[in-house]
Amino acid sequence: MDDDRLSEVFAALADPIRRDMVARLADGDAGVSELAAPYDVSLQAVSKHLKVLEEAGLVTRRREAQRRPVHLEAEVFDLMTKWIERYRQRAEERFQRLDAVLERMQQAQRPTRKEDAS
Amino acid sequence: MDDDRLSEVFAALADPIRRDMVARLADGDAGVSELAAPYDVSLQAVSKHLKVLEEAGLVTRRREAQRRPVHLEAEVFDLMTKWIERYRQRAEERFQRLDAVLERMQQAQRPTRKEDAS
DNA sequence: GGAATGGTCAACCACTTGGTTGAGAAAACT
DNA sequence: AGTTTTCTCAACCAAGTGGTTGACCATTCC
Repeated sequence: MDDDRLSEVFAALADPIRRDMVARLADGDAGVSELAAPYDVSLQAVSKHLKVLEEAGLVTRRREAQRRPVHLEAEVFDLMTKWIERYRQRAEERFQRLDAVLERMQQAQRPTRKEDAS
Repeated sequence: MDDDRLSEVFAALADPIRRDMVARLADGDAGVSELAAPYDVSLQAVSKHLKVLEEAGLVTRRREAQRRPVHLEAEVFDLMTKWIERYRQRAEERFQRLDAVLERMQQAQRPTRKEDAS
């Protein structure tokens, strides 16, 4: 499947700085030094982070005079959401089946008890 | 915020083996060697992977005779989903506002377009 | 053309990661 | 008490990650 891509995306978002950059890019495109400003690291480090995000498909970069504005690509988020939702739902279904079983067990037990202490 | 936790969770899911284990655990709890079976790595390696998942809060382990069944904790998924949805939505809203602006620009331009030729 | 602005490339370094093997702990089964 | 089953801990290793500094490229401004 798109297993590699998914690995790259998760890995990219595992870093707090990269996650924060994504968060800020959700409000609009930004240049590299603009993005770098809040963090206490070199511009080169930020450039590397952006490369990681780009290779994961989370952002794209264009040229605009000397600047290289960074743009967030929201579609990749869907890949994650799909993966997550798939397994969350399965886990929850299972949980609810278990819940139902427990409830049935309780109901089966209730008659044998005189007074339920709830 | 729960920034560290989020970093751990994303990092945990950045590995294909760990992601596959989570996928399988969505269908029900499993022991370590049972989980290890499909992969071409040592049992110890799998044990390490499970430690990573556990520290990220994605799974819990209990004792059951010699076995240590692993259980998927679905709640942590919500943390990710929330983060993702937050920024995806913001990015999409922005996209739609931009779309609206472009449309307005086009409409504003149409009447003046009599002798354009520039 | 030369300087200023904005960013990347390359080499290096400390630390982490995912894997290995070997030893050993914990519970159940004779 | 000894063996088997199931799993973890410890030490080690190669490769990867996030950071640094220094050199350099591309574009605009004077």
